[in-house]
Parts: sequence; structure tokens; C-alpha cells
Amino acid sequence: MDRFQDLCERLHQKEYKLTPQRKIILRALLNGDDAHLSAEDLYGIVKQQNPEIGLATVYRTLELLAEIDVLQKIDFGDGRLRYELASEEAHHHHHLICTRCGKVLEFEDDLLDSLEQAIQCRNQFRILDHQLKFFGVCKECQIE
Amino acid sequence: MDRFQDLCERLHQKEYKLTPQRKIILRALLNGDDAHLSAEDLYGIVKQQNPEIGLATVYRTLELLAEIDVLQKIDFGDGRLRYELASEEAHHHHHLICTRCGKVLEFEDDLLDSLEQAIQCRNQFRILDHQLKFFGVCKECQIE
DNA sequence: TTTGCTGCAAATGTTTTGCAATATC
DNA sequence: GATATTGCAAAACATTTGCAGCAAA
Repeated sequence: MDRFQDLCERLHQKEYKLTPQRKIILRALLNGDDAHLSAEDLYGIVKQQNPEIGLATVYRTLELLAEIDVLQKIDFGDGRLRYELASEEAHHHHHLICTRCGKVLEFEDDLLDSLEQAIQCRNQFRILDHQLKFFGVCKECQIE
Repeated sequence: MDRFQDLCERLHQKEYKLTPQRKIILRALLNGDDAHLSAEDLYGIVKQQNPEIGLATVYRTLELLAEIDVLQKIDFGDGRLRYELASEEAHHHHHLICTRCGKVLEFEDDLLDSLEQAIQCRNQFRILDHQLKFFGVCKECQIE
């Protein structure tokens, strides 16, 4: 099965229209799958295919895709939101952010699930999401 | 020992001048110790004591205090930074954020330290800080 | 044909900055 | 008195919104 068509289908189901702009944005997202793209990043990419496209459309599409859980918003604390494809294996992963060069490593995590359970009970809080970030200095930047 | 004088001393050591504005801001921070104040919040408080004070001064002072580790910046993802006093007991605590009413609960955490160790080794990343946030619906908002 | 979508420009809201006046050390 | 700090206004920046025209269904 094709990932792109799968996503198109998902828009269809939610009664959203499948415009050329949205298609271009979806393809760009699928291409740079490992990147943590900001709206501006994506705008740059997408404009090459269709210079007419507006930045507002990119923002609106990203918002929409996050709404229907195609994308996940991530915030590295650098003043702009970034987006990544929500992986079908609902496995949480988190980020190691180098405060010198801005590089981002990912790591898997299962460990947090039990903590989440405990906190949920103790505080009578219905937890919907969690976010874990480590800040530090990457291997390369330690040398310099 | 007085916490306020301790902080004044700390500014002194770093060769920063002890202006009336900075004193007022420090006192306001010490007063509302449990709150997670944004720059604008603090500006509102501080203006009552000295209506002359400028918002830019508040921003500059908060930045300065975060720089010398008196304050910790926190980001609840609501589009503004917040600040809290970095507690002397270097105990990490984290936040439960209600996505409906914005309420914030705190919880202690030791559990993450071992995870931090493991990740540090595995990725050869020198970890300086971590940040854990849970998003969900608080007890009160679940009822409504 | 209807309704949702787009591009543009203007508005928003937070934070930063330039600068001349001022206050601390 | 030298230099850091202030207040103000303007700038910067990411993001959102109003709206008239356009396009997907």
C-alpha cells in the first residue's frame, strides 16, 4: 500500500478536499520523513513545485494535518513549531537536542508508560500525551 | 539566611548592578514562588510598585536571571515563556498541563535520572537538562 | 452550484533591539 | 566619571485572520 494514497484517503474520510496544494505538502512531508520541518522549511520546499503557494496555506494545512493526527507538533524551544509524521507504530519517541549546533537525535521510549500510569492515578488527571526532551551537547560539539 | 539577599549577592558576584527595578522584580519572583509567571504577568505585578518600569526591562531582567541560573525558563506551549525560581534542592520536577483550563500541577521525579544515564552513554551525548511534560485533562475539567 | 480552500495583505502577540537619557558603582 | 541599565518606540519574528476570488466535490 502506498503511504501517499493512504494519507489522501484519510483527508477524504474527514471530508476535506484534496487540493493540489495539499498534495504537494503531503508529498514533501513524506519525502523528508526524517526531518523535523518547520512551516517555513516546508514553505521553501513546496514553493519549488508551485511558486504560487502561500505561506498561510502551509500553516493551515499543517494545522489541519496535526488535527487529524497525521502530523505531530514538536517544539524544540527555538521559537518555531516543527512537524513530523505521526508513525503508525504508536511508539513514542523523544528527542535529544544539542544546544550548540541544534542537531536532534531521536530515541525510543517505553519506560515512560509506567510512570504515566502512576501519575495518572495519583493526580486523577487523564493524560493524553507526554513530551520528553533532553538538552545537552552532542558528540561532535564536545570535541570542538 | 534571607533568600532575597542571597539573590542580590549573586548579582553582585557576577558584576551586575543592583538597580531598584531588579530588586522589585526579584521580590515579586520570591513572593509568587509557586506561580509560573510569564513576562507579562510579572510586568503587571511589578508595575504596581513602580509604574515607570518598562516591559523591556522585565524581559531583560528575566533573561539575565535565567542566564545565571536563578530562574528556569519553562514553556507550556501556550506561546509565551514562563519562569520559575530554580530551587536550590536540585530536584527535578515536571509539569502536568491541563489542555482545557490551563491549570498546571507539578510532580517530583527521580525516575528519569537512570534513563538519562542510559541515554547519555548510548548516544555519547552530554546531557545537561531534561524536560518532561504531560498534557491531559484535569479532575475538574473531566466532570464538565 | 455549493461550500471549502486559496493567496494576499494586514493583524496579532510575544519578544528583541536601537538609542538617548539616566543611575549605579 | 565610566559604563551598565533604563524606558520608550520601533522592529522582528512566527503565526493567524479577513476577505474576495477560485476550485473541488
